[in-house]
Amino acid sequence: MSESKDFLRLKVEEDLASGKYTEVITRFPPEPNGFPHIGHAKSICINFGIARDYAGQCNLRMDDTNPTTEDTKYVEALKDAVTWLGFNWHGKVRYASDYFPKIYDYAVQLVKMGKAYVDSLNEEEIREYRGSVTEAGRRSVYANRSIEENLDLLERMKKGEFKDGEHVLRAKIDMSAANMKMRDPLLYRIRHAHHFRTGDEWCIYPMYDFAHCLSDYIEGVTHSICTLEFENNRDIYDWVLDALELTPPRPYQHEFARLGINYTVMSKRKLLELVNGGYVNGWDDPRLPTIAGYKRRGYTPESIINFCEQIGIAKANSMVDVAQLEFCIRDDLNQKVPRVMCVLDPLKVTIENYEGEEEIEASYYPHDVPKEGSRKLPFAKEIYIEREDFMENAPEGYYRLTPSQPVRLKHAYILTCKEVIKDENGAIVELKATYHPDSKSGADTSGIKTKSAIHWVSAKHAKHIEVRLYERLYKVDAPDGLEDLNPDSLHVNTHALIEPAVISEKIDVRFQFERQGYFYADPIDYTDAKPVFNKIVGLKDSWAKKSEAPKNTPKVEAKKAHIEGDVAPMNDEEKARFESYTKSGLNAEIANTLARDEKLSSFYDATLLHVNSPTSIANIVANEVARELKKELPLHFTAQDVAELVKMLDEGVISSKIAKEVFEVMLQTGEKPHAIVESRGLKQISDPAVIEPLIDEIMAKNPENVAKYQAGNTNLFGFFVGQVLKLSGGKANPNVVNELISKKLNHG
RNA sequence: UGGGGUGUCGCCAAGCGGUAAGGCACUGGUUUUUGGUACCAGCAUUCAGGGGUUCGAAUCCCUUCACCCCAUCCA
Repeated sequence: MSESKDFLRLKVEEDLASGKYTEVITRFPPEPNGFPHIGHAKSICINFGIARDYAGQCNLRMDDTNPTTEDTKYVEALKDAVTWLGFNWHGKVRYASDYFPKIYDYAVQLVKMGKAYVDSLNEEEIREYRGSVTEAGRRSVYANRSIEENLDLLERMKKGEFKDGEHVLRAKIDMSAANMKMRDPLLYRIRHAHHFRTGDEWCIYPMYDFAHCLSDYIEGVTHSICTLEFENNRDIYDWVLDALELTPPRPYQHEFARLGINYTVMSKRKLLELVNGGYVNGWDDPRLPTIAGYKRRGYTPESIINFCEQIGIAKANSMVDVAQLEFCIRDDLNQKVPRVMCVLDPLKVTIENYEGEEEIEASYYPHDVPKEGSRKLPFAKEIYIEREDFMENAPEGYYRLTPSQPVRLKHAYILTCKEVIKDENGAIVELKATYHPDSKSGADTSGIKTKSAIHWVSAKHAKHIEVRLYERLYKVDAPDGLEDLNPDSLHVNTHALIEPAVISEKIDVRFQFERQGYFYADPIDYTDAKPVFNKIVGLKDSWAKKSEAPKNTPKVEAKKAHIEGDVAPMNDEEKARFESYTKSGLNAEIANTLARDEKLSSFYDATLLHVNSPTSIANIVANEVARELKKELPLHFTAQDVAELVKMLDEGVISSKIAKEVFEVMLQTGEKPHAIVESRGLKQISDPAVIEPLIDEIMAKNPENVAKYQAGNTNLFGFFVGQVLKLSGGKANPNVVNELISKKLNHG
């Protein structure tokens, strides 16, 4: 199966192919009022990705229409994010505020056209007048102001003659619109506030719904891609551009589902709360799903982009498993990063039969990573191993060091435990061990088989580092508020010991600490005196899974019982129709469908006048015609046309498959059924002598499917029927085809 | 309750009347001086439920249910 395209790309291709646009222009339009998170990364990948794929351009535009929440520091963060991800915006960074003069002119024009008015209701009244989802709103008395008065007021609003909230400019649309957004939406509000770019030049600011579509238009954007919650706003988007009667081409809005990831939050409000409340250490806290956070943690842009590609683009609200993101960063780093040894929880081991010290040449990369490079690993009498790599009473399946089980020291020798030393509390404080001189890595003649190799560092040569270990920020998969925060999301380990080359050679900033995970030299806090590493992500650990998970709570959620709701009762008229339909032999379902729909039933009645074939007509009307009627577009066919089609169907001139094809053509061209059948030679073929060779041909072409079918895969039956039908140009009588195929497949 | 959307494996997601793609997760096995990686195998007789149309339905029709968005002078 080839790669499938998402619905946005499909739409772009369609628009390019139809000539609607000659080039594609997209834009990434964030509001600079917070740090971008991985949801923005998804949007960035979509907008810049589409522009790249279709040789178009993508603009970076700050949607800075609300001076009270926006700031230039967020602009920088946004630019950083796009750049870090590896995208280049077209030309300069754009700002909606650049277009304020033009947008104001458009507002004046709308007023002149009588399509916008200055309202002087207060905020509370406006809310009240808007009505509710079930009740229509009422229009303000101020909507009757003359164009001259509106023009005057708007100009004085702009000049700053009024206080905040005294007036607003509204579109004159429909206060009883079912879409609440269309109830005379606000276009401009007065805000005597300092804007981070335009300063005090303006005291009225356009609302999102007015500024956004116009900004898109001004930039020549073709596809204005946003998230699902703006679906209702699309009507305003279209209204504004239509009302202004702008010269084409104009942009169209398309919506996709925003990204959700479990165990974290993505809303700006909640992120801001975490940062401002000190629950995390700034916007770039590695536990945050912000781009800055991932960057600080050590994620690569490649891994984030790959993640965005993997999760796809669709319209279903979804919550992606963090495991998918973790897979992406592991997958990326596995091929790139040097392996080194670091002991996080040291247990001292004294090798009693080793004296002096030596340096072991050790490759930075495992055999399956095609990269070159090695470092010198000091080895001596005293080493540290990971505390959890030794067990005095090990369970079945434990591969590491025990009093009776030797283990290989990675890159070095095999070690056998001789004595366990404990403190007064019984805690293990040290191991006495011996090494096998003839077991050196690469030159092992000892013949000893070990079950695993563990990491270690030389006590004398190891360096102290700080390691910051991160757990998920929230303890529940769908966190709501601060109460869901994981209190143990950050562990600072200051007693970790690392092999010296990492500090002295610094061949990279990201490493795999063998058997533990991927780590990143913190770009801010790392100093030579005090090296600091962030844990990016752990390695997969199938041993931990096996040993620690003693049957996770099965939590087999019983499937919720499906409750069948009541069907709306029929009124008397519908009941009468239903009765008469069932009496004439229609099945209850079809009779029900027709009876409940005035338009359908009258179409059915009209068709019946031309040909007396109730069942066939009813089926085609209740199914095919119903679909067309739903579209609320003018019909290109009449009851008589349908009657003609039914007659051919009843007489066996055409099969039901052909009937659908003919109906399709009727829809498109308005041709008469007979003419369609004649001109395309669609008469059904029922002669076995004609059909049989077709079947033979298909069977000969697909021997493995024949074998599979005969081995029991009866699903394949449909495949053969489909192929034969296709080969016959859709004309073979399906009943005959079925019969013949069945005979050949089962007895041939 | 009006309007707008969405329901395909544990999580994403293709599919557009003719063999239910793919990724993550999971489960076995092989390789391995990382319990990593890589490789092999397994993992939806069924597409939210119920009907209908059709030789054939995840796809078309009817209907029910569930979830999300909309009543900021936010975006």
